[in-house]
Amino acid sequence: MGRLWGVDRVSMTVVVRFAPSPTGFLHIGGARTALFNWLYARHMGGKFLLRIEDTDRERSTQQAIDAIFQSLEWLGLTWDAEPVFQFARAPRHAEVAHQLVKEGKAYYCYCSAEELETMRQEAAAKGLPPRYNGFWRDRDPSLAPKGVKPVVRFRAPQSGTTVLDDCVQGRVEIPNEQLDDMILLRADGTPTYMLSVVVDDHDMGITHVIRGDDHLTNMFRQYHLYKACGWETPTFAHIPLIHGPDRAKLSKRHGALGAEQYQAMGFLPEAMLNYLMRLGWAHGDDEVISMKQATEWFDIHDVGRSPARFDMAKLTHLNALYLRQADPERLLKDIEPYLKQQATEEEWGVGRLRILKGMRGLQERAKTLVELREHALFYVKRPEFSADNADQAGTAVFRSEALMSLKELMNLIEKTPFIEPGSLEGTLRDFCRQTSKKLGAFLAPARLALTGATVSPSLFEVMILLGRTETLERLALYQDFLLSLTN
RNA sequence: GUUCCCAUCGUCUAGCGGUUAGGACAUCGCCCUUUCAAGGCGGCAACACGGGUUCGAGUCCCGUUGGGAACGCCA
Repeated sequence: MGRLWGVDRVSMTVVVRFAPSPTGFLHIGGARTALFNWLYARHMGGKFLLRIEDTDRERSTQQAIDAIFQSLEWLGLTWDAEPVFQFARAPRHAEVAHQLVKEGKAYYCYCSAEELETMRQEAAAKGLPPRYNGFWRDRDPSLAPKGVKPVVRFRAPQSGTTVLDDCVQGRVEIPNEQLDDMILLRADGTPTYMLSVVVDDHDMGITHVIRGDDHLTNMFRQYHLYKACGWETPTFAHIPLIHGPDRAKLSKRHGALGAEQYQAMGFLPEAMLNYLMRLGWAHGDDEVISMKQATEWFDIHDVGRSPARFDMAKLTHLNALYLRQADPERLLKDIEPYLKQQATEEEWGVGRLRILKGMRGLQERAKTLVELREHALFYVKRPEFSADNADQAGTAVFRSEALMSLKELMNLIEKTPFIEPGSLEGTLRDFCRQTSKKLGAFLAPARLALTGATVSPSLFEVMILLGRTETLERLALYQDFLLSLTN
């Protein structure tokens, strides 16, 4: 009785896993695979497990393991049991392989790397898929060359077809000639991926294998391995890969960055998750979807089969949206380390409070946390002026007008109490009306003076938060700067 | 080369035999506005091609083209 067509799915508790190999950071495709697994587990009230596939001792690093944990935690993709480290289970894998040999379902193969290479070339020359030709499959082991350590190969079916149902791909059929006798145990006795996955998925009680569709053909190999072991096959779901701008599988070449790098670029985890879940999956016209909502809606069967391309612009848009809605205190915490580092303790003392109060004005102008913290900097420390900065220095005409504006503005401020925001704004508007000046033009130099930039939150708000004294000081400072340029 | 998968605006997608082919991002206008954003309104923009099936096809079938993936003592 195969679970694939099982009778008992309703009462079955779903157990899924995310199984990255720690040979690098958690890249964006991996993050989405983890997300889909997580969502499906939560949706079904099942378990989401984590397995580190560290059997490649050469390439696995502790650093990568840490990065994967860190990224999953950042995204909030929490797992439900202690992670399984695959390498630690190698003895168990070997045990299974030897059992298969004993049962005649696997055999020793003594071919050298050169011989295999020749086989592949011969096969290719005949228009066949390059693979092992089963040289030792039925050969008498007594003919084995002396001193050669054999590998253990799986005795795969050589004819007929294998038909499997996949939650995403549907019914897929493959001729068994495509399946060669894969290696289960290397010459040094260590298990290969193909064996380890099957044994671990079985031992961990995995019910649904959700992974990238680059594993689709592995499903067929693994299926026969399950059968040979006499184990129930899990349900498979092969989700399409994320592609780069050139339509090829996303890789480092495309600047496929690790989740941690997106974090460093100032993306919010909720934006990342929202973006990722919409790659290959949709719920009608909904675009902004919370994890709570997604958990309710998500079904692995609704995932599409065509690959998606990664689009930074849309991610950025989503990020800006979540940034605008975020709680100011939380955002402050996010940007605090950077700001603190930029300022003295005193500056930070006053700046912190200004930013907290002015966060609303700040956050609706920033697309990322990096932008946010840069835009917030002027609340902490005075802008520095430089003659090289064309924006700040302006043309001669701008400078003479700016000096007049600054002077008038300082006069007005001296006369205006800063008690309530409206009073200052009212005074300035009245003044502009009476002198038929345009408020925007009138305020432009002040924006430079107070923030050092041509873009900032509402100047009325900025002035209130900076306070009368600081405002006047900054205006005077900029005035001096302009005068120094004029002379 | 062999096998498998895919194909709706530039991008992500909705569509599950009858739609003016919808939404979102991007882009371009206009409005709002102290700047910039945000927001509002609008524009541009897609069913790869060819055959069938059907009264009727983006939707079903076949083929073509194009793209992708897999073919390791990597995972």
